[in-house]
Amino acid sequence: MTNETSAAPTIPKQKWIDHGDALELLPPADFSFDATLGYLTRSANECMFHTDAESGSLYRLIPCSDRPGDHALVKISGADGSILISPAEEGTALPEAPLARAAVAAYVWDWFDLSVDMQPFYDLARHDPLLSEAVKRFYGLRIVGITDLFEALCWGVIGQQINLAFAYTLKRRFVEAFGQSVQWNGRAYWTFPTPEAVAEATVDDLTPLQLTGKKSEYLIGIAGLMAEGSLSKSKLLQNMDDIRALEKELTRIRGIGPWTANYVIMRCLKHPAAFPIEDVGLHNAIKHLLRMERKPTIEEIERLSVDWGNWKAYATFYLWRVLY
DNA sequence: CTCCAGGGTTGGA
DNA sequence: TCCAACCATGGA
Repeated sequence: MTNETSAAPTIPKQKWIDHGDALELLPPADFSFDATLGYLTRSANECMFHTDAESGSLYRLIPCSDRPGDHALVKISGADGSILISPAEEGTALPEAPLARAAVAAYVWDWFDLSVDMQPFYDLARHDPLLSEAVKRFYGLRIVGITDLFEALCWGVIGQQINLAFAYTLKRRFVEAFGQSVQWNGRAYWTFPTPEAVAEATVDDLTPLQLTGKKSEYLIGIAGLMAEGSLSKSKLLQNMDDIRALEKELTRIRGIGPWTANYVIMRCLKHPAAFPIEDVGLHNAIKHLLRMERKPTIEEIERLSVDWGNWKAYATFYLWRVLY
């Protein structure tokens, strides 16, 4: 049985095969599972999934529907040009409901951004002084998404103005305080906290995690907006034709500035023109690649990126990968 | 001890 | 619109 679904007319179809005991995704030929796994393995303190370099596979809880607690613990591995999704525990079964299986397949498809035709990006990057080395090194890597909007927003806020190592520590404490977990094989697998759970918290609940008072307020405020329904991924996705409008809508929210807005538009909404131009990591990558004595100015980055067009998000992601 | 970190808000020119 | 001051805390 071959399943083909499409979320929007402009988005190429998802291609996957249901083998019963496993789902097999058929990504574009230039997709590299190893490059993706390499990216996902970069932080040892990541709490939302587990990578196993030895077996070349990846384990995480994946939602099967919108209902909290409805999820499957799966193993994801690369297999000769395709991606295999199977139960984490051998001998057990994937969810039976066709909708649940489709949801799992769609989640991974979106997570790895498999609908994008990368050829135009590679064509332009090959001759770009900043990008040529990065696309050679990480060929086949796509923007690894943060599918859940609340998770993307929280991760953006948490990561503001602190180093990445500490940011991962804070995220772990936040998830362990407000998320749900499943134990398997001596390890906990977590779902990201729901907006409802965080909206009920107070600043005094968050500051013991070493989140600052401001960040605690931001996280609770964002959780409230999402819990009441005034902020949702489906609503934002209706504005995909106007990235400026998206940016404006997000930056109206307390705690979300231009950097966080573009970060979320890039990692969650997957708009290809998202560009967190103020990002320190981007600055450091450019400084490194051009062997500069100082970090580039915004104006210099604007000049360097004039030809990136609708590929600014991909350019940023590949440049980050050079240093992180 | 100093400097920096995948920024944001606030208040003033 | 643009800038400085302030926020606050771990890592190197």
